[in-house]
Amino acid sequence: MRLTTKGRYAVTAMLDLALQEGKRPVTLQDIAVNQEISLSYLEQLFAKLRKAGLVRGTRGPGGGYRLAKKMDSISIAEVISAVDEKADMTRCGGNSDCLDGEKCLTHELWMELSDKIFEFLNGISLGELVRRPEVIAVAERQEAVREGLRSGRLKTVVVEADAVIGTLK
Amino acid sequence: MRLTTKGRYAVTAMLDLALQEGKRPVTLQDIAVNQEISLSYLEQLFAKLRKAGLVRGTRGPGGGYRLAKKMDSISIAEVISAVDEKADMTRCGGNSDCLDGEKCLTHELWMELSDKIFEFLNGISLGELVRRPEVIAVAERQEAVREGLRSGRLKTVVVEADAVIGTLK
DNA sequence: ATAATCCCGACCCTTTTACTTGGTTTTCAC
DNA sequence: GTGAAAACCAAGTAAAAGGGTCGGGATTAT
Repeated sequence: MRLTTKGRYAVTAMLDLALQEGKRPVTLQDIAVNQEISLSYLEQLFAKLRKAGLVRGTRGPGGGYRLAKKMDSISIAEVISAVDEKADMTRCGGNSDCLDGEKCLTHELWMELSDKIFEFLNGISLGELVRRPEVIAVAERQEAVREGLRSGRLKTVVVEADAVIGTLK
Repeated sequence: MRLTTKGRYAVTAMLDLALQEGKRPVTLQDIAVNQEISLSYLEQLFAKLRKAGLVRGTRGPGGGYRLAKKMDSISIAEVISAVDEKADMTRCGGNSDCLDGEKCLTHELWMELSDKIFEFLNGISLGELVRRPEVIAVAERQEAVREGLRSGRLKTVVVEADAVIGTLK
């Protein structure tokens, strides 16, 4: 289980999805703005999440992404390993031939730690996070921003800013 | 607490030192061969370990490195944070302004995880590792190789091989 | 004096991250 | 059936980090 910002981005985005469950599908554009992640990077992450069977996308206007499973049966560990192709970690890659086909000195230590991390992340579901007070608080702040965007004014500003940036290049 | 192979290399090397406590100082060359880590890379790691007050080096022939503290009072967490300049982790860098000066959605989750990892690694000392049966077993295998090297024959081969490699470049 | 050893700084190659660009479908709304 | 909103897709890319190499000192036991 590798721990990178990539995995964190994925978990944040998935949590965003979980928070909007029941409403209309969430667009990546929406997530990009709210969580401050680049749109195309999100697309790449979601391609992996889709292949892992964690989300379902629907195209066309009014489309977006939805969770493909119940949020209570999606663990954080699942999300992270969906996007983090856990490339060997260069030595001690899970198995046991880290030094000349033998175990290295600290092999057991890292395996133990790795297990602990997995246990922790596997024991927490998106559903559980959605019900946490501090998550709810942050979500409410963001919802306000989202409303603002939908009501038009801010979105216009963003679009205009994009246009200006375009002319500068 | 970042987890990389760098930290693992450092822990392995420190454990090697701990296993040789009481004998003469351990040379980096020795560790490089036994743990299969490049010598110059080890030098860089040990520069940091020395600055952190974890090891003491003595120069000249017969020199090498020794632990600067009792092995029971050196935790794995200490070793890792000595070599891993924990550069901000790009967002959620320990503090709390990961999104526009506010906490991001998953802030608490990562902090919690980070704490758990630290607790685990801080609760294990080099001394404790040295007394673990599986570590002792691996150490004995390596000690045999070391003896072989000191007895001359293998070392000669290594030195000759190095020379040959040198001419090839 | 010589050789073993630590010490130090600069450079370098590869991989990954995070992102950009520039498309192509699919599907809804008119 | 046209237009636009969205998912999808492939390629390239700049910057950072990981994991080294290289070449030289400075110290000190023998």
